[in-house]
Amino acid sequence: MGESSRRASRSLPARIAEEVETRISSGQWPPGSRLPSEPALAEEFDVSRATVRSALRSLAAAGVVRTRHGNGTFVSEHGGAIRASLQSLRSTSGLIRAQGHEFEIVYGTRRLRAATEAEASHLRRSSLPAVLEYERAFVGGTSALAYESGVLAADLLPAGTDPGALTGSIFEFLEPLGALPDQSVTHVRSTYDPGLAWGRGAPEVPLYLTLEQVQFLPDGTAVSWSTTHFVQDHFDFTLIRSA
Amino acid sequence: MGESSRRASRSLPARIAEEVETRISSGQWPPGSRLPSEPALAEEFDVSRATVRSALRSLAAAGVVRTRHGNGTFVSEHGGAIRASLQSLRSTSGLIRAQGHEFEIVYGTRRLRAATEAEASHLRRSSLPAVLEYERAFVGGTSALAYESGVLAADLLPAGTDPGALTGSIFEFLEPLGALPDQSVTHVRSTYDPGLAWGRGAPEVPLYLTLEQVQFLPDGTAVSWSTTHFVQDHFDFTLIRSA
DNA sequence: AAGTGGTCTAGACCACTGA
DNA sequence: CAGTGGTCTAGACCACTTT
Repeated sequence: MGESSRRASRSLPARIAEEVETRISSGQWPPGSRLPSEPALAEEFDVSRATVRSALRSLAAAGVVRTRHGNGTFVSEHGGAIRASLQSLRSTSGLIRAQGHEFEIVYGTRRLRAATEAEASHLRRSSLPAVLEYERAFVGGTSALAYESGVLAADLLPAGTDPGALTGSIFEFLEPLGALPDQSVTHVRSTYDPGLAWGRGAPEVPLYLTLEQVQFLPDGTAVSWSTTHFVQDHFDFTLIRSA
Repeated sequence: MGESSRRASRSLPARIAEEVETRISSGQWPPGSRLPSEPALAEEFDVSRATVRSALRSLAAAGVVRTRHGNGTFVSEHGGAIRASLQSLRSTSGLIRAQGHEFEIVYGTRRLRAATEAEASHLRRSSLPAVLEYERAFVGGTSALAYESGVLAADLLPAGTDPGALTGSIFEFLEPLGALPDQSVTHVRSTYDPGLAWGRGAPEVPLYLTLEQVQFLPDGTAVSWSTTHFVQDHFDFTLIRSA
């Protein structure tokens, strides 16, 4: 039961999923083992079975557990490589960090300029006066990890924004503006281009996994259009599919 | 088994999602428009609101619709490119067909042989006597679309299976054996290899998007380990992310 | 204030698995 | 057979957006 009003910023299923995941990664519930039944979990966490099922559903979609009808819910044998799943793609910085890389962001171009028609179209604007164009490299140690170029819709930025204020992650740049994307559409392809690298640490083989991404605000406005080239062999991107 | 109605095998939410999608693609509910409210849909389809929400949740995950708290549910502006989403990845044949290609499957190698240690490991077997190894190309018109090589765990095949019986899609090969996978783990990378193509229609530029995939049965058994190289520029793979 | 989607509950019944 | 997950309902209340 709800008891009194406890401020719960995150949802009940999310918190239960986290607790289950903690027990799994702590080794309390090792890979291959069977979880307590749904009614048992519901009783332990003092929630309804529907809430437990919602938590387990998200864990199954993430590949952490596996349910078998009439049999039980089991910890996946391959929970390790799941962290950097493409499905959980948010920011480029987050994606690279999830792969276990230490890195530094080096910016090239940063400037406000008029938008092209292609940019207005990708950003779903009938008319768009300006964009903030940027170019940056993610460098880990002495070798480049990824190159990214993109544009931010300038109509979402306060008038007189200094492009030079874009120094770290774009996430951190947008957050104080209340312009955090919550949805994205990504196209995946491969790229082989010796002319793409710049700055220090260019890869020996110019082979990349390329993600082209448009990000959207909760109200459906497009925020950014970016293309990120991930240097091959530095990343292992995973996709999980459950029927 | 066989009772009165074995017909309604698909779930209520799945059928409602399909009906909603039909109305969207028919133009009855055009991109950007607002759907009827959840209570209204629940009444029309004569189901509970929870069932409607389940249907809308799957459509939102697929990028077909977009929900806005306190405002409504809207048809996405980018519903077109969603069909061949990587999230709905099932069979290679299905994935290529979803991209709108006509193709023919040309088999190279097909044989039963002892499994290597790496294969047993990828197929999660402590011991595995044999695998069915295959190699095939997907050819559309005069140009190759994709190359795939892989192994099927032979312990799932009837004794004395003829490897030559593998002619079309692997899906169709496995289905009568009751060995249809319902989960997969996929690794995504890019490949540049002039020596990879074979047969007719080899691409001019040997650049591929590569999906390495392990597929699992509902009971958790691994069925196959395969690597598919999709010729760049013939495919547009999409990923949708919703917070 | 009214209407929307978001969350959660309690319970019913079905379908499958394994002993 | 008992126990498991799978499906669905009816309803309550919350949080958000628009009028």
